[in-house]
Amino acid sequence: MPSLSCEPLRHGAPEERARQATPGRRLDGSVIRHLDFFKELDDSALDDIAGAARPERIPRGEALFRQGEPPHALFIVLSGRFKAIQVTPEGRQVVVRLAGPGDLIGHVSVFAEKPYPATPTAATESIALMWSPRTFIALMARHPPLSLAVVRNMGRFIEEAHTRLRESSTERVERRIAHAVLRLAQQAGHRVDGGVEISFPMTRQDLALMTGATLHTVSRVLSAWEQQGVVGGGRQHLVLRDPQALARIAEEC
Amino acid sequence: MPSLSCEPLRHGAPEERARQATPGRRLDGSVIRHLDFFKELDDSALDDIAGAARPERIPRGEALFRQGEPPHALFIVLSGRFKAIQVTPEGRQVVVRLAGPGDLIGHVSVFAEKPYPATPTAATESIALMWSPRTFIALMARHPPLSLAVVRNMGRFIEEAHTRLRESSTERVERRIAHAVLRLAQQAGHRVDGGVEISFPMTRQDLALMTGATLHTVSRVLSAWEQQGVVGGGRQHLVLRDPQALARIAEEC
DNA sequence: ACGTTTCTTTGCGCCAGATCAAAGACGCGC
DNA sequence: GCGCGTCTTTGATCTGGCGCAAAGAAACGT
Repeated sequence: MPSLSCEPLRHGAPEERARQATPGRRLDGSVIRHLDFFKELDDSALDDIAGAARPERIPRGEALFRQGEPPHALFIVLSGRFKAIQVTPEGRQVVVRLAGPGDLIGHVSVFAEKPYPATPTAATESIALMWSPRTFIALMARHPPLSLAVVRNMGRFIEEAHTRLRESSTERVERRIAHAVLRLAQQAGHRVDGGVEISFPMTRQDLALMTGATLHTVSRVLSAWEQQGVVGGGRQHLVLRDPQALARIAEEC
Repeated sequence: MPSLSCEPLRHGAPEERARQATPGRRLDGSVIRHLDFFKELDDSALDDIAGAARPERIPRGEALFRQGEPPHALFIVLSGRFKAIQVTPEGRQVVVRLAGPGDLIGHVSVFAEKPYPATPTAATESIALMWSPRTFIALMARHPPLSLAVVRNMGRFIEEAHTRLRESSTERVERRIAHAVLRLAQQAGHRVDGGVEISFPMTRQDLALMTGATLHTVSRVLSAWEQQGVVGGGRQHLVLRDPQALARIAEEC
C-alpha cells in the first residue's frame, strides 16, 4: 500500500485529490492483489482492472460523493473506513453501512442507474480506487470472475441488510446496540491488551444512527456496560473488554 | 405462459413437482423472453439459459426451500408471488421480502455460499424456474449480460432493503405501514374501479411482519384508514382507495 | 348445519425508550 | 491558559404502541 503524504488538505475537488494520489503512471495489479475481493482473479486480470482505475485519497471527514447525485463512478476501498449516511426527507439520518478495505462503494447505484442513496464519509484518512460505470461494466464483461466477485460481495451486503432489518424490527434497543458493537468489533476491531478496540472514531451518535436509537439511549446503555466492565474507552473511542458478556446480552432471552 | 392443471397437490417432493410441471422436453427462450430481467439478452442466450432450467409448480402455501438449508438451487419467478419469511433465533418472524415475476430467489445464498436466510412461501399458486448453482454460474460466465442483469437486480434489492431499514429506524408505525401498502400497490397492484387492489392474499399479520409492528396495531391503523375511506377490502384482501391520501400520510410531517 | 380453524377487531394497562432540559468533560485553536 | 465547539452523561417527564385478553366474523371441512 503506497504511503502518502499527510498535509492537511480539505475539501479539494476530486481531480485535485486524484492528482495528489497518482504520480501519473498506471497502477498495476499489486495494489489490489491482497484484497479478498479479488482472490479469484489472475495477475493479468488484476493488472487490467487496476490499470483502468484512478486512485483517490480522501481526508478524514470528506465525502466520496453525495446522496442524490447521479452515479458517475464506483469505488473500492483500499485503506481506511467510510460510513455511509442516508438522510431522510425529514432530515433524520441513518448510517446504512460501514465500508472498509475490499468493500465496494457506489456499485448499487451504478448498476441500478439511480442516484446515490447515501453519502459515504471517510471516518479516517482513506484511499479508494475509482472507475467510471462504463469502464467497470466493460471490465466485468472481460473478466467473468470479476462479475462473480461483485455478485458475491453484493450477496454478503444484502445478508447484512436483512439481518439488521430483522434486528431492528424484532429486537429491543440494548440488544441492537450489542449486535452493532459486536459487528463493529468483528469488521473493524484489532486486539489490544484487555480487549478488542474499534479502530476508527465512533461516536455515540454514530452508534445511535446505526441502531435506530437516540444518542441518549446509547449513552445510557454504554454507561451501564462500562460499569459492568463489558466495554471501555472514552470520547469517540470504544474498546470491547468482554466479548463473551456482550454476546450474552445480544443473544440471551 | 403455460397453463397447468390445478389438482390439489400438497407438500409434494420437489422431484414430483418438477415432473408435474415438465412434460419432459427442454424449455426454450420463449418462457422467459417477456421478463424485464432478461431484456438485454439475445435469443440464443435465452434458449441456452431456459434450456438449462427446470420448471417447478408451487401450490399456494408451499415453500420453495427452507431457511437454514444449504443453497442447492436458485430460482426465478415466472408467475405468482412469494413471501420470504425469516425466523429469528427466538422464534419471531419477519417478512424480509416479496417476490413476483422476474425476481430472483435464492441467489444471495448461492453466491455467498451460505445457508438460505429465509423461507419463501408461495402466496398464490406459482411457477418458478430452477437452476443449480454450478449451472447458473456457468451461464453467467458464458453470457456477460446475464451477470449484469443479476447485478442490477441485486442492486434494486439492496436499495429496497436500505429504504426499509431507514424507515424502520426513523419512522413511526403508521407511516411505515403506509409505505408498505404503497410499495405493495406499486409492485403487485392492479387497477379496479375505485382504487388499486393488491393482487394476492395479504393478511394483517403479514403486513405486521413486513413493518415490524404487531398484528393489533396494523389492524387498528387499517380500521382507522377504512373509516376515512383511504383503504377498503376485507379478509386477506386489500384495496387502496385513495392513494393520494395514503401518500400524504406516508410523507407528511 | 355444525364445529373448527384462521383471520380480524377492539379495549385497557403498562413500559421501553423518545423527548425535553441541563450540566459536565475533553480536545483544539488562539 | 482560556474560550469555544464537540461529545457525553444524567435526570425528569411523557407517550406510542406492545402485551394481554376476549370476542366477533369469514372460510373450510365433514
